[in-house]
Formats: sequence, C-alpha cells, structure tokens
Amino acid sequence: MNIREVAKVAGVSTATVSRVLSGSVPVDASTESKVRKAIEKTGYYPNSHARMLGSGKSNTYGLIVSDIANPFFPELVKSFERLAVEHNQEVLIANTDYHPERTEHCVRRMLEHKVDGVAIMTSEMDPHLIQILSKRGIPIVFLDTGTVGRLISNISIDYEHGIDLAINHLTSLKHREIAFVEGPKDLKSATIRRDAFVSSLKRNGIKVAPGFIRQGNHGIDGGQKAMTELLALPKRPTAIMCSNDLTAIGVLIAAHVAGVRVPHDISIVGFDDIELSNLMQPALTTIRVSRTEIAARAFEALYGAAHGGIEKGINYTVPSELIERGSTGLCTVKTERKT
Amino acid sequence: MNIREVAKVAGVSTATVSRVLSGSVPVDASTESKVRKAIEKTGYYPNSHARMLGSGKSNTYGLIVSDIANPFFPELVKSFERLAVEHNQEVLIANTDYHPERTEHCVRRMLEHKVDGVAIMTSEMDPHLIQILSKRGIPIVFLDTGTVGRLISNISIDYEHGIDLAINHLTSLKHREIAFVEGPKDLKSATIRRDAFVSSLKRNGIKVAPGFIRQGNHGIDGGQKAMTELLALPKRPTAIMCSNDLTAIGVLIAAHVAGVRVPHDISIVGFDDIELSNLMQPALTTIRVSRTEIAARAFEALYGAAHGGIEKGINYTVPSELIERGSTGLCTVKTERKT
DNA sequence: TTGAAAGCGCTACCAT
DNA sequence: ATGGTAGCGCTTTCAA
Repeated sequence: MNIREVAKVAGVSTATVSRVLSGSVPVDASTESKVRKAIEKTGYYPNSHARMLGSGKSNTYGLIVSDIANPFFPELVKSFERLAVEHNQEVLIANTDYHPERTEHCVRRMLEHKVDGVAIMTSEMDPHLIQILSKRGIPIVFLDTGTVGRLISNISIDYEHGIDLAINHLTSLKHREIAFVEGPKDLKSATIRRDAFVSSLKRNGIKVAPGFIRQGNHGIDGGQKAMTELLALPKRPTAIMCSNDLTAIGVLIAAHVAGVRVPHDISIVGFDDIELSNLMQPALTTIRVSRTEIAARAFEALYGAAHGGIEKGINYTVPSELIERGSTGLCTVKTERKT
Repeated sequence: MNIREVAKVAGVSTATVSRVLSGSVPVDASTESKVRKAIEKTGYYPNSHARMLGSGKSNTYGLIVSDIANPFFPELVKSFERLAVEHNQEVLIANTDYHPERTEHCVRRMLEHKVDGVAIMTSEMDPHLIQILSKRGIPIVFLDTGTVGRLISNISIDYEHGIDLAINHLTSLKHREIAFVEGPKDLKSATIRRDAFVSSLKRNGIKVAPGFIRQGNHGIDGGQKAMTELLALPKRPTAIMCSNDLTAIGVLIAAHVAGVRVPHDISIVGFDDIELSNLMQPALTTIRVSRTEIAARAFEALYGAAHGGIEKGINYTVPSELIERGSTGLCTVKTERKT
C-alpha cells in the first residue's frame, strides 16, 4: 500500500499523488478527485519516514522533561503536543528521570530523529550535550536556564514579580514575620525565588529573622520537615512563603498535624499553582505560572527558528500572577517587635 | 554526516558500518574499532527514518490516551515510555482530548508512522478505527474495553475484587448505609464499577437504599454535586463509595464545606489511588490499581505480538488492592433499621 | 568477514 | 498541469 499503488489505481504518476497529498502545487480538479478516490479505495496512508527521508524535514520537535509524572509537566506536555498537532508537527517526548545518563540517551534520540528543534524543560542538561545539538544547527528553547544565543531561546518566568505580589499580599494582611522554605540549592530557579524573596522583603522594610529561611527539596516531605523546624522555633513566623506548591502542601499538612490552624494561626503561600493546590483544605494561595503559556512560548521559539528562519534567540518572559485562596488571612498575632 | 561519510573515514563499506551499528552480524574486532573511531570522529548519529525505511520496521509503539493531564495517565505514560526505551523502542504519544475527531487524527498518525503496535488507553475509540488498525495487522492492546481477538489484547482491571475489598472494609466498620457515586453512563469501566458495587452489597446482605446511587462524572465537580444531593437526603448514608478518586475528592470537599466531618460523620472510599488521594486531609481510603503494572502489561502485549510473534490476543488481569487511609472509620450512627 | 548494489517510499527537480 | 526519475540514508541480500 504505497504511493505507487495509488498512482497506478488513479492512472497518474507518483509525483502527482505526492502533489495532491502535500497540496503545495496546483493540481487539476479532476485529477485530484481521481487521486483522492484511489487513496480512499486503497486505504493508503503515506509513510512518514519515507516522507521525511525524501524531503529532508522531520517535522518533529523534541520535548525533554525531567519527569512527566511531576505535576508541573503534564499540562505543559499536553499544550505543547496540541500546538504541534495543529501545525502538523510531531512531538518526540523524552523523560530524563533526573538521570544524566538517561539525559544523554534522550539527546541521542533527538539527534537520530533529526528533530527540527528541542524544548529542554529540565535543568539537568550537560553543556556538552547542548553543544552537540547546537553544533548541528538544531534550535533549542530552555525553560528558565541557559542563556540566549544563536538558535537558542529561553523562557524566563517572572519569579521576582510573582514573589513581590505574594509578599505585598502578605504585608497587606499585616504579616511581618515571614519565613521562606526554599528549594534545592543546585536548582537555578529555586535560587532565583529565594533571592527574590529576600529582596522583596528588604523592599518592604522587613528583615529576615534568623532561622526563617529553611531548606526544602521541592517535595511534600521537604515541606513537612521544614514546617516542623519552623514550628520549633522560639518565635514562629506568622506567614510562610514556599518555593513551590508541593513544598507548601507539605507545610500545610505539617500544620494540620501540629494542630496549627491555617490561615488563622499561620498563612501559607505556594508557587506554581498545580492543580492540587486548589483542592487542598484550605485551598492554597499561590503564584500561578501558566504552563499553557510556557508551552506556547516554547513552541513559538522552535517554530520561529525552524520555519520562520529566525536565527536569533529570543528571551521570552512568562508572567506570574497571584491566586488568592484560603491559605492566607489577616495576621492575628500581635506584633512583639515594639518592645 | 551520513553512513557513507563514516564508511569513507573508516575505509570500509557502508554495509560494514551498518553491521557494527546493529551488532547483529559478527564483525572483525579491528574493523569494528576503526568504524567506532570514525563514528566518534565524525559525530555521526544514524538517521532513524532512513533506518526505518531500509529495514521496514519502525520500532515504535503508539500510545493513545484521552487526556495526558488526567492524573491517572502521567505515571502510565512514564512507565510505558521507560519500558520502551529499555527495549530500544520509541513511543508515539497521542492525546484524544476526548474528541472523536482528534481520535481519528491520532490513529492516522499511528498509521503514517507505521507503528509496530498501539496501546489504546481510552474508551472513545470508534470500532471503525480499530478495524483500520487491525486490518493492517497492527497489534493492539486495550485498557478495560474491547474484546480479545487476533492481535488484540486487553487489560482487565479487577474492579469486582477491588470493590469487594472496599465494601468488606466498610461493613467491618459497621457501615450498612452505603451510597455510591457513579461515573459517566457511557463509560464501560464506570458501569462495571457500579454493577460490582451493587452485587457486592447484595452479597453482604445489604439493600441499596433509594437515592443512594448518584450520578457523577469522574470529575471533582461531579463528586461535589453528588455529595450535596446525598446530604440533602432525609436519611443520609454513613459511607460513600466513589467510582474514582476525583469523584471522592469532590465528595470530601463538599463534606468539608457542609461541615460534615470525615471520617467521624461519614466515611469515603475512592478508586484509582491517584497521587492526590494520599495528600488530601484526611487522606483518602481507596482502591489502588497499579498504573505501572498496566503499563507493563500493555507493553508486554505489544512486544509479544510484534517481536514474539504471538498472534493470539491475551486478556491480562491487573489486580486491585485496598489502601486504607484516613477517610474511613467506624460507623458512629446508630442503626435505625431495627424499627 | 566484507563489499557491491538493489531496494525501502517518498519528494523535488527537470522536462514536457 | 503532469510525468519521469534521481536521490534521501539506511538495511540486506548476494557474491566473493
């Protein structure tokens, strides 16, 4: 069931069938209908690999994520895939599972598939591997890491603004004793958030109390542990800002367990707005970063480079917004600092 | 950077390079090292499309899901992808988004990619489309729907046993007034669960009280709505079994909102054990169906058919198990039936 | 063990 | 507007 069969049935050349399929070149209406009929009759589906080989274009983008089961990713993957399908592109999805070894394998797969571009939505990416992709002229778009260059774009999430919104929200609720549970030290985006927190506090004339910045791991357990530590402090914070939602959920759970009421005794703010956040009791106030928009920018970067011939990398900024929900409330603890 | 370049650099024929790459045919050690050196030097990566065309095998499996952002799927996708990569296979992931139209497009993509098999993990699949795949000798594995046949396997989840475990758990906690929130009427797996509930109750000598089977939609909102209805009943149930976890979470949230304490006033059981369930307050007692195992069976079915030459379809059964958590407890309502 | 060469199914260029 | 045909990069006989 190949193009030659169809051509034979339709009584035309394979070139004509190809032209009908691609629609790029005008074909006589009567010829076209003959061809379409033959396609119908033979149940023909063009071989995408042969097409790739013939045209030299794979029409495929690679999408590398660290862990598709991480709540942050499914929606991103879904949006990216949808955009790709709409543009007649394929998506090659690869999971690094946070393993450098698997990461290398992922890149190899991308190379062997001759992808037209790669969206690298993970931070465990060896510069050496990037080099390999880049050397072959494959457009790349990063999430929140890496610098912009020729054929290399980046999506920056506006963490600073988001954190600012959160801190302003908390201070307007009279909170002054604000703690922060940070993410992994080696994660660039986590460091940015921590620094943004510190400078936002400074801007509001608040000093970070000793012990108010705790280590988390961007997981629920890390949040629980950090909260336990915070609750053991001689002077507890009245509000806690977390590096991501899972951390905040851990904090929330630890609060429940310790009998601390949220938001009455303590306010909690997360970051990311994963679906889960809206389902907690109370629902989590958080900073939303639209995954749909990240996917859109990533696709745009790749498509522009591969189809629009835009060689210059672009730095996109995806805004963040405050989602006010039940985990934050007016500070009920009297200020003790005036003494 | 193609195989001819490498052959030239190594001073051998392209056939030899191909043989080194595939490892299928013995090659002289010294020749091999020459070739490997040449590959290294040229930074050569074989073109997977050309390979496909030359060999006639795509080494790709299709994976069709209804919605990758649905909490049930990411883990399944991840496991499947991992298995595939381990077996040097690729995965073509397609989202139907519950749309028949997109579904048809998905199947088309599978066909054009000449996949060696398709795992159809969604129920919106037109028999006509299955026919198309089947006619081309493409192995298929379904989840919980469709019948077994030549090259068509199926994965059955042992709902009955799971539901039985849940009901036994509830009755051992003295519950007799048990309600059920069902899923979409047109979803086969949802119907199975509902029926399993009814017969399990019967087996336990319990009659289903009027109004105790409510319609849900397998979403959180459906659960909330159903719970609101149940709470409005003149005689409330003391326990509620739900067709899936999202429904149960909706029920749980509605309970919170209505000031009904879980599990003190009412017990709730879910189905699926999505990650979220363990994070709710209280954590959800539920029936777990291992997504990892589903993925493993699906891959096994496809791999066996495509590589093992097993034409006969197999019906796999994936067990379910009760995960006891905080949302169920001893019935505190005195039985009123003795009157 | 190795090489030569005929495809695999399609596209795209050159003719007509 | 259509046909003929030379590749695209690889695999896989068939010979040697």
